[in-house]
Amino acid sequence: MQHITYETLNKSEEIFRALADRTRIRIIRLLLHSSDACVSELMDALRLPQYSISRHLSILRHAGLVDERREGIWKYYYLVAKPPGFTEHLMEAIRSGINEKLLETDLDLFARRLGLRVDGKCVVGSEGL
Amino acid sequence: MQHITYETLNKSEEIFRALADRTRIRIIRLLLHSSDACVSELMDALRLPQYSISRHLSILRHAGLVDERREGIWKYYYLVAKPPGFTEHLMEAIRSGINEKLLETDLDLFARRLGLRVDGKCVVGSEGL
DNA sequence: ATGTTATATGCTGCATATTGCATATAATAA
DNA sequence: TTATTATATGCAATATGCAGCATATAACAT
Repeated sequence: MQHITYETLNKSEEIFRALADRTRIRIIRLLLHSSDACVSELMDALRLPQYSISRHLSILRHAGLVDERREGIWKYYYLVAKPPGFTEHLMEAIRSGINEKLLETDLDLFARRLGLRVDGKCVVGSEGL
Repeated sequence: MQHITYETLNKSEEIFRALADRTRIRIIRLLLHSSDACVSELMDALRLPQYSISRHLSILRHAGLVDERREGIWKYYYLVAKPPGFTEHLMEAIRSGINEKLLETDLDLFARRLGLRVDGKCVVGSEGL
């Protein structure tokens, strides 16, 4: 993905390509469990470097699956709310996806990391949980 | 895809990768409209060379999305029936996918090509409709 | 056996995707 | 201003995916 210099990559095709990566699926699964998450929180939950999280979020954003909101120094990413249809079915698929222990660990770490919020806001950078 | 020398490509990941290609989505959309199709029929509907159709079918088969049945010289490919869940949601997504004129043309040619069957069986090779 | 038809696959080259490192940007605070 | 923290991105190296051509396999017919 990254930069879509592809010919005429239509929307659904771009979305399928955005989903064809384990890290991005892991990110989406986390976002399905929280109203939002900032980059540091995803770093801790997935144990991946900052540039990796940022890059994958950028791809998901270009595909229209997530959006962002800046709050001071932090950026919160969240799943774009869609009317029932194409994207909703995909999210349903991911929700009912085959369970992996990797993803279970992700959710555990994510929950712990979200526990560090104060008043629902992210207040610390990556802790390397 | 092709040869899965990937690390540990789990099932859902392999499926998402299988869907990250326009030709394979086109094939699935056709199969959603017919109980089966042989390679020649897909060649005519999608106007693609035989090796391309065979390759993509092979990838879909490894992902567990389609299966095949040989009848004499022909091989019939069909969507694997799944219990409601992951794959079913994906098929729903593809069904409700954004319409493209390309896909409309596919369906027209596919219908014409299926019209050449005799007793529900494929009896001619690629006609280049 | 040979020939014909339908389908599969090995190989190469090209296009694209992902990673890792380093650096850049943006917002805040002193 | 500078410093600090959070996030983004340019670049090069590597990995992966796909198209095209040629060839192989499989089933059937003669």
